[in-house]
Amino acid sequence: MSKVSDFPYESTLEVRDTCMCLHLQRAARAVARRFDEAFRPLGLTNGQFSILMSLNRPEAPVMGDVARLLALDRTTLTANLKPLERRGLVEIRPDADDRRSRRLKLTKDGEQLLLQAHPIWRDTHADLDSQIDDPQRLRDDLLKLA
Amino acid sequence: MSKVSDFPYESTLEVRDTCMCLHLQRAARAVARRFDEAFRPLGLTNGQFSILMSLNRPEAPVMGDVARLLALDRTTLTANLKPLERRGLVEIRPDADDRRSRRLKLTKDGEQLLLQAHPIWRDTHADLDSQIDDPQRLRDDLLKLA
DNA sequence: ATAAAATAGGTTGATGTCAAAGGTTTCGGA
DNA sequence: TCCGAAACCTTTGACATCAACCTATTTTAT
Repeated sequence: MSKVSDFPYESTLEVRDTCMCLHLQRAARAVARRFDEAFRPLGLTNGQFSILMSLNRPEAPVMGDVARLLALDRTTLTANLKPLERRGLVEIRPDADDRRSRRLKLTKDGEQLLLQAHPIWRDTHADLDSQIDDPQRLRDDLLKLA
Repeated sequence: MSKVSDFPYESTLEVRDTCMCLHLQRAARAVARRFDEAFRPLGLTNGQFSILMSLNRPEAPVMGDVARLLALDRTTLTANLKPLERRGLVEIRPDADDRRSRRLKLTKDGEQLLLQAHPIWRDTHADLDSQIDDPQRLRDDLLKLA
């Protein structure tokens, strides 16, 4: 009688097969690797690409805007910007009106890199989309969770 | 004539609205935060929960098995096991037959923690599932991408 | 039998992720 | 006016993620 209550294997199988968090993490990791590989010639990761892309607006956004758009912690964004700033792809400067805020501005170099990255994104993304019956439906579901 | 080719804003909007990678990362981050918060009283993250759960099998798996199941890099799994081993939730020992392989065994403490974690998972997951029209369809899509 | 290839895993270095705690600036109500 | 709450951001510490490079063991082809 040495056994204390075992955790049932059936529950493990239930979690393994139905856990939305696990399914999301797996898919997110796998897709991230595909984009990371595609962008590697440019020295960009998928996350860096998303950040740079989000900065290409008529008006340079502030950090909170970008963090919300990417569903990213503000402190994570602060960290992620460091390599981009170091490479001269992004400029960070205090907002003129609200000195708490910092404007994130894509540099000319950053813009040129986006120009190179876009066709890579288009091709990789087309491959991916073709694997899914209804990509827009999937995106809608993902939006509901974010 | 100082302007070099701008990267068009329309392309940015296209990427922002359709990029499956971005949608996945956003949803994965948001859902991960929800589970992290729910598991916090147990000192577990969503990823640690997934690893522990994947070890609850009749036969203790080896690292490669688990890495493939979680769509996780082998070296990432090595790193993730360290805190779990330190807490005495997992035991790592060389396989008897193949000395390259290492068996990952859930300890009694690990099993007890799973016992506590499961109802938290069930409740959090039920909340999540109720936000989606057809959770199984979403899981199927995510499986195709992983 | 043995050398080459394949398999299993670890180490290092760079980056990504977030909570907790803290600073500065702005805003809104008394 | 002014003071407390809210907003914006940073730093720190812990963990997560992967590529590149490495060792050890097993398998395979000759």
